[in-house]
Parts: sequence; C-alpha cells; structure tokens
Amino acid sequence: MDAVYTAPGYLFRRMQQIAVSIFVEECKAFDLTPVQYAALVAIHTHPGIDATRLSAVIAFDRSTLGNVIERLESKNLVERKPSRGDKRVKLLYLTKSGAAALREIMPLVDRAQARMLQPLKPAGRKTLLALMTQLVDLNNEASRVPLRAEDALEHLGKSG
Amino acid sequence: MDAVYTAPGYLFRRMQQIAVSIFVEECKAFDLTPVQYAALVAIHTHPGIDATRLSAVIAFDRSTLGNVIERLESKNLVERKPSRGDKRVKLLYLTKSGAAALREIMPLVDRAQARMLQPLKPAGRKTLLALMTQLVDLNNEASRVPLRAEDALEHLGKSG
DNA sequence: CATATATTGTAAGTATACTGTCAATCCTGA
DNA sequence: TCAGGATTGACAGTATACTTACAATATATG
Repeated sequence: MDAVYTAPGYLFRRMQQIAVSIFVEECKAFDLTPVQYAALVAIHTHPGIDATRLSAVIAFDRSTLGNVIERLESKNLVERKPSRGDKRVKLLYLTKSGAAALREIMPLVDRAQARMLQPLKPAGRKTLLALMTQLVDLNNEASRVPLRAEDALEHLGKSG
Repeated sequence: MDAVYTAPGYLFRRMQQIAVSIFVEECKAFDLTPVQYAALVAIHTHPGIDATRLSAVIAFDRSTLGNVIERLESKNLVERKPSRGDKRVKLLYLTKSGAAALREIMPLVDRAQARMLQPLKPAGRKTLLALMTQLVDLNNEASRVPLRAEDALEHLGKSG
C-alpha cells in the first residue's frame, strides 16, 4: 500500500482535494467555488469574451463551463449579451455586483493560496511551484482541455 | 493573468486534470476510472474491509464511495457481504473477475503514473514527489476527508 | 435494563468534469 | 451563390466529490 501513497496520481488527487477544501474554507463568506472564481477573474480580465474562448483561457471543459456561467448569471455576478456580428455567440461581462464581489474575495483567495503551501519551507515552496509550473506546461497537450490562452485571445485584440 | 497561471490552486487543479486524462488514456481498454482502480487496490490489500473504513484508507468521501462501490458491484468486480457481528456493516471483497482485472490493469496504471512525471528530468521527478508527499501529509487535516489509514485498519488486525 | 449517543449505509441535493449529440449559424471554396 | 464543413451554445448522460439528513443498529452510561 505504501506504493499507492507515493504514486504521483494519488498525490495530485489528494492535493487537489486539499486545495479545494482550503479555498472553500477561506471563502465561505461568499457562495463561490474555485471554478466560479476563476471564471470571474477571466471575465474581468477579458470583458466581452465568449464561453468557448473562456474555456480555452482557463482550461475548463466547455460543457461544464456552461453550467458554471448559468450559476454566476443566476447570482447576478455575470451577464450574457448577444453578439452583434455573430448570432451564435453570447458575450460575457461582469455585473457591478460581480466586480464588487471579485474585489472582496481576492484577498481571501490569496490567503487560501498561501495556506496551501504554508507547511513547506520557503525554499520548498519555490521549488515545488517551479516544478509544477514546468510539469503542467509540458503536459499541456496530455489534458483533454489544453490551455490555449494566446490562441483564444487573438480575436479580442489583446496582446497578453 | 500571469499570477493565475502560477497560483498553487491553479497548478494543482490542472495537474489533477492532466493526471486523470493520462490514466484514462492508458487504461481505456478497461472500463475503470482512477477512483474505481484505487478502491480495487485497497479492497485487494484489505479484504473484508467495510465502506467507512475504506473511505478513510484511501481518503475518499464516504457518500461518493457508495456509488463507486455500486458501480464496481454491477461490473461484477466487487461483492458486498453482510457482516455477522454487526448488522449495519457490509464487508467488501474482490470477485475472481475483480482480482483478474486488477492484475491486468496494474502495469497500465504504472505506465500512466510514469507518464505524468516524464516531462521532468529524473532529479526533478524525485524532488517533486518528495515535496508533494510532504505537503499532502502536512496538509492532511486541511482536507475534508483526512487520510486515516492506520486508525481505520486497527480493527482488521493488520499492522500496516 | 433503558436511554442517550454514535456509527453505518443510504439517499437527496449541488457542483464540477468529461463524453457525446444537435440545431443554428457562420465561413470557405468551387 | 451555394453546398460542405466548422463553430457555437445547449443538452443528455456518466462519474466523481462534497453536504446534509435519516433509519437501522450498536454501544456506552446511568
């Protein structure tokens, strides 16, 4: 059984479980999940983005994202407006209330992020982040939903 | 947006996503998910374990595990037998077919595990595993479903 | 022994995550 | 221009992952 507890797959699942748990605990004053937060941040950074491009920017499944947006809409944090040029597309914007919620929750999320790594020594944190960044980047294509930040943003007239 | 892509929470979610993707790809000949595989391994190691203890041993949510076991049962890989001593409890065993499936899928899972870390250099893999093992262990209590391997196994008369 | 408390499995409810499929719409190329 | 292919959002279906609640059963305590 020891082999199980040091297998990368087990460690990644477990750490994700822990990370979500810490996030929810820190942000329990807001009815926001990690995914919903990520969507808010991305819509704030790229107002007028559509759902398909948003899914590429934050590496979420497109189908799942539809439900996420629906929930954000019903909480009045996000609004969908039809695009003029393309009748298929619905453009995403934060509402006033959404922008306000984002401002309030950001420091809590920062604290959650810090807590995830807190048990390690500073040098270990730095090393882990570097290795994980590298690994996620190099494994990008292995994911079912590869990150396509640059491609997705070309049409928005943003450079980064 | 760059801060998002180097945040620990993002990296953990992404890596979990990638790990599941690789697992499914390597094991697609079998209709088995990572969770179902983990349950099979644990039941194989601890035959006659009950669902509550199993959830502590592999750090799964108890309610979710019920559905997982149900699926394994309907695939005829696992069987539940009522306990004699305690009428509430159902004891878990691998079927012959379950043990055979486990033997066949193990090497595929090993390959999947190796693929997850392959993009890193050997030294980096070792360092990452060590840091992750440490972090998951030290953060154990932060999870909603802490690992309780030793406690859970006391009643089974196993030493480890 | 009787009652309060705890445990076990189960279920309902919510939220990711993914697979497909589909109709509406857009775009391309002959 | 117009037919074929691609894109977009929506939907159905499966599988985690968690919460709360509940009935049946066990156990601890008076």
